[in-house]
Amino acid sequence: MSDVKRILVIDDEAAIRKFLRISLASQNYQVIEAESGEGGLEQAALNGPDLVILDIGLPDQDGHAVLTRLREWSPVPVLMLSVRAGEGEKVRALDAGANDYVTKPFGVQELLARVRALLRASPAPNAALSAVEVDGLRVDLAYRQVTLNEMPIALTRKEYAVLAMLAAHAGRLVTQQQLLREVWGPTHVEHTHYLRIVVGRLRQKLGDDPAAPALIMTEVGVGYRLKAPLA
Amino acid sequence: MSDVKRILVIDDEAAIRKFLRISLASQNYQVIEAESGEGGLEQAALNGPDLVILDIGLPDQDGHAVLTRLREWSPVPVLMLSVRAGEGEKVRALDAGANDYVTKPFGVQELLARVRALLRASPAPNAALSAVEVDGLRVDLAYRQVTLNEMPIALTRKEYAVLAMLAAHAGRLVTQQQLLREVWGPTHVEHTHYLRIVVGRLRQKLGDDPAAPALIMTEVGVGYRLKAPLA
DNA sequence: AAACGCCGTAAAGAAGCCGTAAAAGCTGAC
DNA sequence: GTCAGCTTTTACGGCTTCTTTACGGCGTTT
Repeated sequence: MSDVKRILVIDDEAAIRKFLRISLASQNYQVIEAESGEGGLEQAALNGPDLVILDIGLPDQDGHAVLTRLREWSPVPVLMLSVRAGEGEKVRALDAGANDYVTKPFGVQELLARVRALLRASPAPNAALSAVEVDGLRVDLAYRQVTLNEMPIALTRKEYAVLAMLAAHAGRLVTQQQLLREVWGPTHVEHTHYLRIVVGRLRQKLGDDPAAPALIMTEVGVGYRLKAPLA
Repeated sequence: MSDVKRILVIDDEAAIRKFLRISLASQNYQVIEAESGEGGLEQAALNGPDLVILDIGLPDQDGHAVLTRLREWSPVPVLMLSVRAGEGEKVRALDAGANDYVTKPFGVQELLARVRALLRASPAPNAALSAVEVDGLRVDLAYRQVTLNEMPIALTRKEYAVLAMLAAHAGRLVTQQQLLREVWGPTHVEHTHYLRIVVGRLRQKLGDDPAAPALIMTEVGVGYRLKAPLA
């Protein structure tokens, strides 16, 4: 779940690509490039970018065609780029599914601001599973709230972090290293005692019998596993 | 759930309003009008439009101020309108939360196309609540007013900003970082003391017992959470 | 059987965090 | 320019959480 945004630039002119690459990279975006419509569609499919900047004039096919084909399967925001300023042109592009339209020459600052606006408007594409429910236990990742039979359970930071990680991979095994790296940081990967203490308290708070755990199962020498939800 | 989109036009010039009204109505949009910033915010709160067209130059207050206040509680797409074409101006507006920016004079067709693009991009428009009510506490985001059992409560700017953010995410946990970044700016993310002081005063003014808070719950080391409304 | 590795529990000390109060600094209104 | 109100700074007591340390049980290995 990285929060660095990926932007796909589709343009045949190397100068423009370089210009955009430098401008965007300076804002900590990860830039993917393509110099043809076909290549652009391929990159879009492969990389799943958060935003596409698409030039109208392309050697192999018209930018409109690329946009149309992209829109057949992807809702990713698209910013169109063009030298032509004709109004009909803009209308065509916007109605074909573009989210914004900028005519060259344009100011860098404005372009970057429009990029920010488009990224802001598009919600997280990865609508991760926001709540997990097993038996009476409910882990609500969006609300950061844990309830047991509708009763809220108070958890400390580490307790919640561990439980949330187990819940995010409910049913699957999570290794001690994964848990320690995620919750305590990469420098504490060997302190497996911490884990035992936190898991102990979790089981206590969740009413889980350590001798025969029904919720948090321990895989000796490897890690822990939260009971799988009923699918 | 009617599928005719409501568009709110905020502009003081009657000529422009008429022009927009006719243009938009011809496309089967329902047009709501306001000629001042205050009136616009009120209409936005009352009608929950699907799109807002906002002129920068308004008699009572700057368009930026209106946008900022609107963005405190509503994610509705906003198209800014202006005679000024300065790039800095556009950047400011877009970064303040505008989704598009068109400079007068503009072509109708292009404007309509941009309207279509904005409406298309936002599938779930009315996720905005202009007011939140929990127990006796009522936070009116649109009017910037807080009442406790019908009695108005006087809050300072920071106090209101913090409470508004909690109310906008009522029931969900808001981290200290989110609050600090939003209210004090990105440079003060570490000054968690500020938060404690403001929250302390809020609880005092709202009659919330800090030892056993019923309204503003603290999640130690993480953030705060306003009690969830009864759904 | 003894030794070892791993797990779980308990308790105490350390560290960090929360809430309050009050003083100092700043800002906008008049 | 003054003043009031708001914000930031500073200081401190109390509490929660985390870390450390110690110990006993269970299963496997030697």
